[in-house]
Amino acid sequence: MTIIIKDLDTKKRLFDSAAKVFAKKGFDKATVDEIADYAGVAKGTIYYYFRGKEELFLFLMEEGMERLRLRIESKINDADEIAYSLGKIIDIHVDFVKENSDLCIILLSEAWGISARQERLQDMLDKYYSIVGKFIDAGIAQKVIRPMDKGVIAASLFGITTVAAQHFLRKKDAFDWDPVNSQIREILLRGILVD
Amino acid sequence: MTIIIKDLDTKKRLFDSAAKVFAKKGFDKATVDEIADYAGVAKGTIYYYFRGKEELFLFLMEEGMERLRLRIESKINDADEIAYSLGKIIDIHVDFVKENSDLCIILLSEAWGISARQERLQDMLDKYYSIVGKFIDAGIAQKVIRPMDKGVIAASLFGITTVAAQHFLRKKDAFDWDPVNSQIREILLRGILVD
Amino acid sequence: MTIIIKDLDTKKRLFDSAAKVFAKKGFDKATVDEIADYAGVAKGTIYYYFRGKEELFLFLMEEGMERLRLRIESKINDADEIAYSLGKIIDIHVDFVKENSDLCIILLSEAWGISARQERLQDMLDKYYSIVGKFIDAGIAQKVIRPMDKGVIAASLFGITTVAAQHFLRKKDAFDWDPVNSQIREILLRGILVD
Amino acid sequence: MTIIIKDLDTKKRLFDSAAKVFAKKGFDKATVDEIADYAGVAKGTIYYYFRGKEELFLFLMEEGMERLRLRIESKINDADEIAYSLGKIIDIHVDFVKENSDLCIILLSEAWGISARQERLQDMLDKYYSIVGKFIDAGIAQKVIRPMDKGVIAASLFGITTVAAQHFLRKKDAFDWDPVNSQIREILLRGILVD
DNA sequence: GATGAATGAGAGTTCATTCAT
DNA sequence: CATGAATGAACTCTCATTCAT
Repeated sequence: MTIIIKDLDTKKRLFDSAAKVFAKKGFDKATVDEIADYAGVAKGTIYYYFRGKEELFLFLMEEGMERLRLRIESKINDADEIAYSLGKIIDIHVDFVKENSDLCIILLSEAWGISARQERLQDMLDKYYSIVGKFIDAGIAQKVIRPMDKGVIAASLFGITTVAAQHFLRKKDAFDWDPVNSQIREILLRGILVD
Repeated sequence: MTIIIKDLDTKKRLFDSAAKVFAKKGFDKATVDEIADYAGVAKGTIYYYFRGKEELFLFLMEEGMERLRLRIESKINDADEIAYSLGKIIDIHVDFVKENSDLCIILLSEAWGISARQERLQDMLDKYYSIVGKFIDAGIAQKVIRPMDKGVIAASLFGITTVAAQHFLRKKDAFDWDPVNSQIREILLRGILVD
Repeated sequence: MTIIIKDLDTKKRLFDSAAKVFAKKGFDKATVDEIADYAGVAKGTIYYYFRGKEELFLFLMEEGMERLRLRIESKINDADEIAYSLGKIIDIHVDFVKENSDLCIILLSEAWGISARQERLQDMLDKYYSIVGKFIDAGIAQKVIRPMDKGVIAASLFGITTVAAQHFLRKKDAFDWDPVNSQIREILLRGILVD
Repeated sequence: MTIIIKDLDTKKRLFDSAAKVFAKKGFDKATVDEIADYAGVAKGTIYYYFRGKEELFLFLMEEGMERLRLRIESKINDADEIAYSLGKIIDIHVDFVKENSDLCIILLSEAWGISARQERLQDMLDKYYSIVGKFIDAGIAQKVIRPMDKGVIAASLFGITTVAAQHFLRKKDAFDWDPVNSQIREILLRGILVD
């Protein structure tokens, strides 16, 4: 029992530590040493749980994306109106960026480009797009959303929330998220919904 | 004379080579060796023209941002209507992403995070925001744009264009940019303009 | 009782596993993990039975050398003619290489060089030389073997059998050992016996 | 000019240093650090000249084998009698082991086993066998050598010279090589030539 | 008897940078 | 102007060993 707890403990500590360090430094500048230090374990321990730096990173990303997906799917009721659901998705998204800023910074900084790893990150983005895409399709079918390219809409949703949220995250001072949240929602909804 | 021409020549070659390699690999994974190879010069030559890898990179970024700024300022007439100008800015922006995808990929991948260099990139983003911000302020004053936080709008503009443009850039096949362009414009303008 | 049987069992499994892995990878490239995996025990178990990798290895080598020594001494009758005994030694030797190729590969690959462990392996070679040397001395005394340096003869015997046997072992296809065996014997005996 | 000399100088120093260290420690135990130290260059320099430790090692081996091949082919006159040529080959071989003991120790210690690199070393052994094999074929055709398997003879030649020479090399004290040389030759020639 | 999570010293390798030419 | 041999600090990863259970 204790073993399992310790095990989970170590992996959890590694997860948090990696998120922090990767977010602060980016994948390449982050060192395994620093991640280990921050987690309070020996360097070798990381290699006991993960095959290497790359795998630790990917694990982190997939885990994060999964959380976002789970949250969206659990909070959205298929019976709700599309317009309402879309507004809720935006809220969830902004909240997620707010709560998991480390993860989101990493995603933003590493998801572009075209190398091998990035393809796997692109896959995650695609998965995300497909989650959101479902609602967009429904919205268009119900003539709630104007007939536009699904990709443009999904990318806009992702781009506007993360970049804008990021923009405010940079300022150290606490500030009121509510107006940001509602403004982002307003821009997007007005932009895509039929009058 | 010849010397000057050769000089320009070499520096130009280095600029293009660096843009390609940085875009393909990202700052950290790109090596000075590869940039030199690609430019057809010896590694030492880079250090003749730039103080180091970092400076070459920053030179590239600033040059790129300057180009965007220049283009916006030269094509926008202060006498024009705000709504018209904003639409034009979006067009210019999308065109710029399309034409300078290398540069934009770098910007997207290196502009996030908080390390030393990134602060300098953030400064660039801020500079960009301020260019756009001028029009937004004017728009709000003229009650053409709804009263919103300037930052949210600027970030939305940047986020939506780059992420969406990027999204389509990933697909190898040529495709028609016009609808993408107009849809992005539509989303944004509807989102921020008063009815 | 059960405990003792399990004990023997585990040690025996470790012995076989170590022989396989050391032969396949050499001492340095072989990992304790792999040996444990192959034996179907946990890594820690090896340290329960042996002080470490080095000791496991030496145990293996000494065990192997002892087997060869035992076999030679048990099959050779001091009353026999020297020439006959030498021929028999060669046969035994070739058979041993054939039957214990794993062990011999290790011996061949680790016995050279001058590091600490290798000195212990050299001791084994010396012990082997002394076993064979007894017969060589006797042969020279009886004027059956031409008066030559004992070391040259013993090294020749060892070199010719192991290298030649090894040479044929490399070929995957089964082939007839008898002629190889007799040819090796012929070369050596003609080479060292008086006419 | 100076550059070329320095270049050759560095590579030559690396060659000698690598031979010494590999011979003393074996491939795995030898460290790149030690090789660099011994050569009086920085560790990175090795990677300027060779792709890695492995390549440095293979370069060493191939260079060594080539030297032996060259020496045999340059000193052997096809017009000479086979028996005489074979004797000479043995002499050359023993001399070579004597003069290049470092190289030979490495060859003996790394040529056995079955891993990837070893296959490349086996290729070298095969090349060597083919050089010697030419003379053995001729000898058998001329009925100077008794009709035996060519492989057995070549392996015997290689095994007996290297192992025996090695055996004496281990003793630090200088000693007279001539009798060793002639005894090895005698064993082999008597063993394979017709009466 | 046996386990396996955790360790940490030490290895091979990369690469931005320097400098004599 | 331009070179490229040489550097060395810093990095990722390996693995024999320990020890609490």
